[in-house]
Amino acid sequence: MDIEVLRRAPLFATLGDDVFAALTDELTELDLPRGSSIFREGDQGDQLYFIISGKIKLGRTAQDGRENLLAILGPGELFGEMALFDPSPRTATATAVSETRLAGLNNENLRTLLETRPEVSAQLLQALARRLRRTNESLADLVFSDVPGRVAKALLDLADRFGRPATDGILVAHELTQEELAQLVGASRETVNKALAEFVQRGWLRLEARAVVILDLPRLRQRSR
Amino acid sequence: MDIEVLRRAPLFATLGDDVFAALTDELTELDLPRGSSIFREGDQGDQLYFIISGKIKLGRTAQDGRENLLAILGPGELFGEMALFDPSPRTATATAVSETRLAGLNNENLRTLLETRPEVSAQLLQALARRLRRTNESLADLVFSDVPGRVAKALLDLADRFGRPATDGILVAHELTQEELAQLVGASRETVNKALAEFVQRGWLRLEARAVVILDLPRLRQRSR
DNA sequence: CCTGGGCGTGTAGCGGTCGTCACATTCGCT
DNA sequence: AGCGAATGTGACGACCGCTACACGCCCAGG
Repeated sequence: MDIEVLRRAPLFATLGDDVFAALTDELTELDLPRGSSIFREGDQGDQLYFIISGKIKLGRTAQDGRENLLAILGPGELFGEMALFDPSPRTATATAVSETRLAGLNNENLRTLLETRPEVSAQLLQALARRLRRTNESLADLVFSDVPGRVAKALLDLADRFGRPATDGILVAHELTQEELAQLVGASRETVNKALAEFVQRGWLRLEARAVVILDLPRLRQRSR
Repeated sequence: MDIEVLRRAPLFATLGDDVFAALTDELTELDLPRGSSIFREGDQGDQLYFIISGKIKLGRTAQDGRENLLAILGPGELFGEMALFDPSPRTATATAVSETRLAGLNNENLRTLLETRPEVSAQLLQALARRLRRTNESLADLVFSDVPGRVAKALLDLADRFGRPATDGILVAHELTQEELAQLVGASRETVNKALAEFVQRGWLRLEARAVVILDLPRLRQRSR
């Protein structure tokens, strides 16, 4: 298992090498192809997951079948923790957006870690607080911004987390279909497509297969406010 | 200070009487009239607050001055904790919706409590997880429900938490103006007013000053789905 | 006491944004 | 080469924000 990513994850960074080594023995490795899901809404869950490589999406399904995405998570991030602290069924479905490698930690092992290592709870509290902040941010965006604004914001966020410099801009290999991007910003696929087309037409973006290249970062930032 | 509410709060329920007594010495009491704010967006904060009595609203202001509310919190609930775990300025403004009594706990005292009492971190993690769940729920509502649906949901939620049985229904003394209710559901005051008027006209509600009486709970539930 | 002004509430019309439907086109994989 | 999925684009209509205004209530101050 490639433990480098985990070693650097904030949750474990403070642990001594011995404790960390013991912990990695408790982790379950998991490999997933694109599209397969780790857990679904309503499942009983007792595992928390770390992303070693790849990306996963957390989504919810309304009773009429429409979906919306809560977050896209990448390497070093964790998910599935809520079912542990607040025992009730999972409220979201986790699905691999690309080929993904995960490490799972079960409730029991986490509890003993938390009891012996107060700094780990502090890190978990911080991780949850950060997620709550992000979610509150999305909430405000839904109320205040129009669809193009939210698309711009989403692209900038994805660029921050997954972007790599390219010859003529920032390559954001988000690996999402426009349908998924639409679910992420809470809009229809068609409206998102039109927003993207407008950005391209203005020379702010170039579209590639499941990726975009940001050509004019400042203008895109401007549009996202 | 009326410590009964605090004693029963999940965060402290597991503590021994001696530890709890020592803790209450560290708490700062705070009384606020309607409309005054405890902290504002951008402030540096190192306090966490418990509501002893009254209600507070957590809100954000967009750069153009428009506001939206993240939550209405009542007795026994806590807020302001995010700035402690994830050190950065406050991202919301906390304002008293009615006359309110608070107990404040500062960062330092909380840290020592967390280190000596692992079960307190567990409770805090649970509280945060619950809040995150609620926020995710609101996010989905914004995407999937129309304004009347969100108003119905908000009223039902307020009824759950603050409702008291009355002769002809459930009295929900939410103490919010329609403007505040609108900010809570992410809509304009006018649209919320029309939604309320429609509910009244159908015989599901009766309006009172800063309160509603729910007359037909099942129908309102139906409308909120 | 009664009067004016501010605040909260009720309601209507206008226009813009965006969801839905419908269809063409292109991409990517077998 | 061919088929399904993903993307591009237009038309239409609904929802809802915005503007505008009227009304009732409470309280301060003449």
